[in-house]
Amino acid sequence: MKSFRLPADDLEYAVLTALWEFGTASVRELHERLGVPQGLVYTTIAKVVDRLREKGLIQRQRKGAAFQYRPRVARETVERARARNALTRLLGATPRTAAAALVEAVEDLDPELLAELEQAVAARRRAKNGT
Amino acid sequence: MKSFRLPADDLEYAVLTALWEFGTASVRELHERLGVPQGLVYTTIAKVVDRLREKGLIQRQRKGAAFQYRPRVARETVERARARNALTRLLGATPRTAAAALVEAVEDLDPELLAELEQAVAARRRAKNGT
DNA sequence: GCCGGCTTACGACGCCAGTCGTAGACTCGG
DNA sequence: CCGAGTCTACGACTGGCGTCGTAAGCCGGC
Repeated sequence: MKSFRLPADDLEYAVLTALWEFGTASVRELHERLGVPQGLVYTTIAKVVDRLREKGLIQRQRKGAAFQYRPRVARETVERARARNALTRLLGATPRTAAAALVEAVEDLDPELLAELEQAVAARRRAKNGT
Repeated sequence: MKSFRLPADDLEYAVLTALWEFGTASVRELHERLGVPQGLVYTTIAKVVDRLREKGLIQRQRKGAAFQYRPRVARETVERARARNALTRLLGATPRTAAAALVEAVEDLDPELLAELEQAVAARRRAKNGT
């Protein structure tokens, strides 16, 4: 698996996410979707898209006047890396303590997620103990 | 609760963590603990300590030739904020999908943590369902 | 009281992401 | 084929953090 710089921050990641959803999109479309609502100028999005491309996270292809962009990496791959990364930083110093903070945060942000988390954990444990 | 800039990155956070452990420490001690092992110069740590102080995360008091630093915020407070922050970014775009990635990452990084996570989740749910 | 040495203060640089502005490149319609 | 308009390329600035180096400050010992 080729390594890739993982998207460090929000806007970049948002753009990438939008691309995963669109499958394929032009800067214009991405701007409509993300820039406009946030009051960001067209070129701002263009720049981000550009950097994303520099990082090899997306590719493009000319389509008439503009380019059509599409992801080069699977969403799962990046998400996994992001989760791992975030977690590493979180747990780095205080594994135990952090677990509590984590769960607390989960509940706080999205109570429903707690159930899913529980299920995911259970499933994982089952698979592990399994056969 | 007073708001405070939360420590964005690793070194700063490491220093803060060390302070939580030491309770009180001089730049020298922090450097011995964190700088030396990582090959960081004394002033690097000093600078970080300084910025931490600018942010109001730690306070100091003269003690002989040097200053003695100590945290101004509870570890739990900061950890909670960090977890929340990390989680927000993670979940922002893809709540569901991210949960899976999260659990996966947990298991991957520290299998034992999975059990704790499960317990924490269970405890949380119990508390919620009440009595 | 004075000096040496340890501390701190602070400025500087690299790097990355966010955010724009501008100028040059290219496409498409007439 | 040419002009208008869109798109991209790129440079610039800001702010935060990591990382040093240097200069200035202060304390304690002699």
